[in-house]
Formats: sequence, structure tokens, C-alpha cells
Amino acid sequence: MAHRIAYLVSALNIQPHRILAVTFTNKAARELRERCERILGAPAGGLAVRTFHSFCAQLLRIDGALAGLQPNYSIYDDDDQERMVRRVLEEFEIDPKRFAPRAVLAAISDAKNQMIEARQYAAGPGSYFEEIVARVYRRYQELLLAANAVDFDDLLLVTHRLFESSPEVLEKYQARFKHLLIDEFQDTNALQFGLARMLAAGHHNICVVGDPNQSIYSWRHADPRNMLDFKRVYPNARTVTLDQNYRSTQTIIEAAAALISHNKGRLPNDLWTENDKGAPVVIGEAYDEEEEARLVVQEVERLVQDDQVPRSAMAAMYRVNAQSRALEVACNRHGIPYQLVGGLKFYERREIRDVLAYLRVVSNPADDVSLERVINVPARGISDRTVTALKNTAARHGLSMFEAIARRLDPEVGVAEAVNKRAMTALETFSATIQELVARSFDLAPTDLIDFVLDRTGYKRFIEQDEETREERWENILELRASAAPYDGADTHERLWDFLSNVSLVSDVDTMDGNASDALTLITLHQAKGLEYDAVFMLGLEEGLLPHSRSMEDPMQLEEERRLCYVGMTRARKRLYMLRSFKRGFRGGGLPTLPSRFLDELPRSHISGGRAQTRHDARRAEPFRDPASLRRAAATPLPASTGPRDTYTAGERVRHSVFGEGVVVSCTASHGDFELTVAFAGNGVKRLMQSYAKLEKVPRAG
DNA sequence: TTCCCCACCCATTGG
DNA sequence: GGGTGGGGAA
Repeated sequence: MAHRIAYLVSALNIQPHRILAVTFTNKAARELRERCERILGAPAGGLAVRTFHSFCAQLLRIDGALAGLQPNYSIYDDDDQERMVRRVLEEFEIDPKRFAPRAVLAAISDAKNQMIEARQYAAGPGSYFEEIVARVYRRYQELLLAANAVDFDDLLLVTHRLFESSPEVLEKYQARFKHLLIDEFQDTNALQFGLARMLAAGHHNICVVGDPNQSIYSWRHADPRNMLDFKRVYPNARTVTLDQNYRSTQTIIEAAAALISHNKGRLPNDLWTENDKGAPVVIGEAYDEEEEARLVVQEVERLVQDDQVPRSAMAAMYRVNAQSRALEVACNRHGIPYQLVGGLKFYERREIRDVLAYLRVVSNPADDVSLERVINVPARGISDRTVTALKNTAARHGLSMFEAIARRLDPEVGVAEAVNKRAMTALETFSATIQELVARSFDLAPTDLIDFVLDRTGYKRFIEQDEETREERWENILELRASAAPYDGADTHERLWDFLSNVSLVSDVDTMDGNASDALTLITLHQAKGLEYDAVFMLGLEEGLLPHSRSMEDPMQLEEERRLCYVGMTRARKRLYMLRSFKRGFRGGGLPTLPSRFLDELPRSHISGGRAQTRHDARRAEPFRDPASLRRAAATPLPASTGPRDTYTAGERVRHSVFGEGVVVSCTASHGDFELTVAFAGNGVKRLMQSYAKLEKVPRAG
């Protein structure tokens, strides 16, 4: 894409601002721009490189009025959406336990992505659940509109509708963008392709890049059929097969190809490379997550020392965020710098959301969800009761909560009758505070406004009250404040809007530190799409994790899990490690695991280590090759009556004079003695006879 | 009205 | 393990 853009600009004299390139993340957008500029040897002024969401957000900022949006509109994320749905359920007196807000929301999101609006949804025949969804959907949209807010789906949907209903808006953008390029096309959804088609309608200068084998976002409505449809929609399109791989070793490419060949519904796409054969893919097996993480850390350090691979060129990848924990612990223990991508997301932290909610209320007082979030944070005498009464009163008069508060003395609205006297005083103070913030928001730069908010709302004092958390929370707030600094320069009210919408649209990969720091990257397989590393460690290659248990029933979803595995493997330039552990933590305890079927799908000739041979000889690890016996062993402690007094149960910690500390995996009666399977920290799994082993029990720490 | 504690429920992936 | 909602005390 970078070369095509550079070619358009330098060879065909297309002005950069006539080109719109769409990427999957803001980070990819940044990188693409940089690459273009490097090739061109000049700044590509005006070149638009955006994600679909940020493109739409900006468009709606400018032209949203035709769709009923004020330019200061709020963007609602998952949490905000759920609060909104809960409010609707409350209004309709629907039990949120019976109709889970998340499920209702998922149904609404599905509908939106099929471009089914609330009214049409209601018209379709449906189950009882769908009837509920239809009612909620409709009211949800009403409330969003009243709050001058959109959700993520709406960013696309409203823009799409705007293009349909207001040809002059579409024409404006068609007239500006003469060339359209889209990256990661296999993960676009129907709405996005729809937008692209409309934008390219006049000139058909549209170029998309995608790999169907890397389609991993169908759960977010990505539709890999877009790849096939593209050729149908544009019969004259030229397909260029990019099957030479410049990134990975032959071994990695072939192993990944072997894996993905197990997918049925697949276009042939045979990668090849001129790169070296390279090292075999290393299959590693660990006793538990702790050991698995330690294997990674040790190998990372070995590669740093022996092969001079910088830590920043290595990444540990996993299926679910919870897996990062063991890695973090191991890194901390061994003093390895790491950077965690995603996880407990910065913008989901309470203090961050609270401060942002204040800013949103200031920027868009109609934003009821944000207002409700902060109306009594810190506690200022406005109880849930009062809030409910206020909400109902506001709803009756078609007012926002903020308006209702502002008009609390108006007998026609009747707030005074609905809430008690003390609450009226509290509302008055709150109202005055917000009014003051709104007034100052016009002349204060975003960082100064944040300071002002922290001071005037008492939020700073509120944070400082909690001795345990105040340091961390305050640091987070300072980080948020720092992220607002780049917006201080601009000199209109828009800088606050820009800051807030940017905050809503950043992803975790966007904030990743590139190669600057010497840190190991910890990242989910999904987020790793589009990235590459010299060495990649994939963890948790176990049935139920990769493939994930939620995706194992449905063949389509299983294929997506395989693609996810493929994405992970193909992130590696030189070295690839695929690890599993025999035991996986789950709800506190640990459960035995089965190796991922994906490991079986790798060609034996391309792997080293592997089944039970990585760190211990095969014979010793033998019991693990029969998962059923393992499960039995781990789950059934020996009946106490049959053995000597001092026997062992699975999970107990023991110390051995040579092997050190370990955990008992199983203990079974055998030839009048007891056969113990013990996993030793650092020394692997051993089978021991109790009468010879001289074990001592170690009291559980904590 | 606020705060604290405990019981209970839930659990992929993310712009 | 974590978040939350309900109940009760201050």
C-alpha cells in the first residue's frame, strides 16, 4: 500500500490529499504514513490515513447535523452502551437478569451491522427475545439521539445512512477522494465495504489488500466474504497475488501453511519465500503456567545473550488476556522489562472514566450516561433515589437530566416535588459546578480544564482519600492529562471534542511503544495481527484455549481459531516457539489439559522438542500422554484408608533432597508402595516411589 | 445517605 | 479471581 500510494503521488501526480487510505488501527495508519513519506522522501501533506471509525467520527463532526448530531456529540463505548440499555430496561420494567443487557446489545449490534434500523427490526417476525430487543433497540436509539451520542456501530451506520439520504455530503467526499485503499480487507464488515463502495462509486479507483487466512474478527461482524464480493462488485478488478513472503523463514512459512491447510473453506494461497530454512519450530511443554512463563523468559534471555536478539524484537502471544498474568509475574521475578498490550485497559479504569465523563458532560451536557456516572462521584448527597426521580421527571418532559437539573425550580417540570429538600440543595450545588465548568471550557486548554475539573468537582480530594489506591489512580489521571497536552495548542472549542473522540477511538495497539524500549511485548493473538517479531512465543496451545472452548462446537468458528493460530505463527521472522502446559489455572484451582489439535497439524519434520520431549525424556513424562489418566490422577486423591498415614494428595507442595520444591500431581497405590508424580520447580516432572523418595511436606504459603 | 461487607454470579477475542 | 448488588449499620 505504501508503494502504491507513493506511486500514485510521484508517478501519476495525484495530490496526496486526494488519497484516502484505511487501516485497521491508528498505529497501522501512522506506520503507513511514515512509510509513504520515507519512500517519497517528503511529507505527504493532506494524505488521509484513517481507520473507518475515525474517518466516520470526523465526518460526523463536520456533517453530522444532517443526521441529527451536534458537533459535540459523544461516542459511547461498551460500558456506556450497557448503562444505556440498563436504563431502557429499567424504564420498561424488564428484568436485566432475564434479558442480559449484553445479550440485548449484541442483538442490536448484529442488527446495526446488517443495516437493520430499529423500525425495521420491529417489523420483522421474531421470538419473544427479539420482541424485547425490538422495543429496547427503538428506545435505545431515541435516548442516544437525545443524548447527542452514537455508539461504535453508529459511527459507521449513521455515516452510511447520511451518504444515502444526503447525496450532497457523499458527493463532497467523492469529489475529494479520487483514490481509495483499504488494508486488512478480510476483517472489514458489510457496513465498511458499503461505505467504501459509495466513496469509490464515481471512479472505481479502489484497491484492497487482504488475506482470507487471517480473518479473525467475524465475531465483530467482519465478513471475509467481502473478499469474494469485491471481484463480483468490480468485475474489472485485477487480482495481484502476493504470495512471496519476505518476513519469515521457510520452516515457519511451511509449518503455518500446513496448519492452515486443515481449513476447508479456503482459497488456495500458497506462500513461498526466498529466505533461509531457519530453525525448527520449537514445541515446548510445561507443567503449569508458571513454568510455561519461565520457559519463555529464560529463552528470551538466552536469545538476548547468545544471539543478540533485542528484547523489543520478541513477543509472547496468547489467546486470552488472563494469560498475561503468569508472564508478568515471571518477567518481574527475573527483572525482564516487558510491555503489556491491552489487558486491564487504561481507558477502562474507573478514575479515567470518571474524569472523562466529567469532560464529556462539560462538552455535551445532554450526555445523560456520563452525567449519571458522575452526578454523585464523589458522594455529594444525590442518592440513587434522587437520581431515579430525576431521570423519570426528565423523561416525562423529554428533557436531558442536565436540563431537568437546570430547571429544577420550574413548576412545570416539577423536580422539586419529585425529590426531597436536601437533594434540592445538593442538586443546586452540582448544577452550579457544572455550569461553571461549561463556561470555563470555552477558554481553557484541555489540560487546564482537566485541572479545573479535578479541583472544582472535589474529585482530586476524593482520590486522595483512599490511601491504598491514591498513588496509582493519581498517576493514571496524570497520564490522561498528559495525553490531552497535544490538544492544548489548538485554539477553539473543537480541541476538547477532538481530544474526547480520539480517546474513544484509540486502541491498545495504538499506544504500544515501538522499538524504543528494550522490552518484551506481551500481546493477545488478535492484537498481534499486522505486527512482526524476530522471535514469537505462543502460549497455551491447549484444547479449550486455542482453540477456545467457546469456538470448538462450530466448525466455522473452529476454522477461525485455526486462522488465529496461523496469524500468530506468521508473526515470527526467525524463531517460533509454541508452548503448552499440562495444567491450566481455572477459577482458582488448576485443571489438566489436552494438547491443542493445532500442534498435531504441524509437520513433524519442521518441529523440534514436541510431545513430552522438550525438557524431560519421554519416558518420564509418559503419564501426561494419557490425559484421561492425568485427569483421574489429579482429581482423585488416594482414599486415606488404604495407605499409610503419611500419604500425599494432588496439589500438595513437597520438598525433595535433590530436586527441591515441587507439587504433587498424583499419588497412586502400586505394589504395596505409592507412586508419586511430582512436578519440581526448575527440574521438571518426576515419578518417584514414596518409600525411596524421602519427601517432606511444605506448608502452603498464605 | 453513605459505606461496608458478604453472597453470588460470571468468565474470548476489541475499534 | 473479580465485580456487583443487596442488606444492614452508622
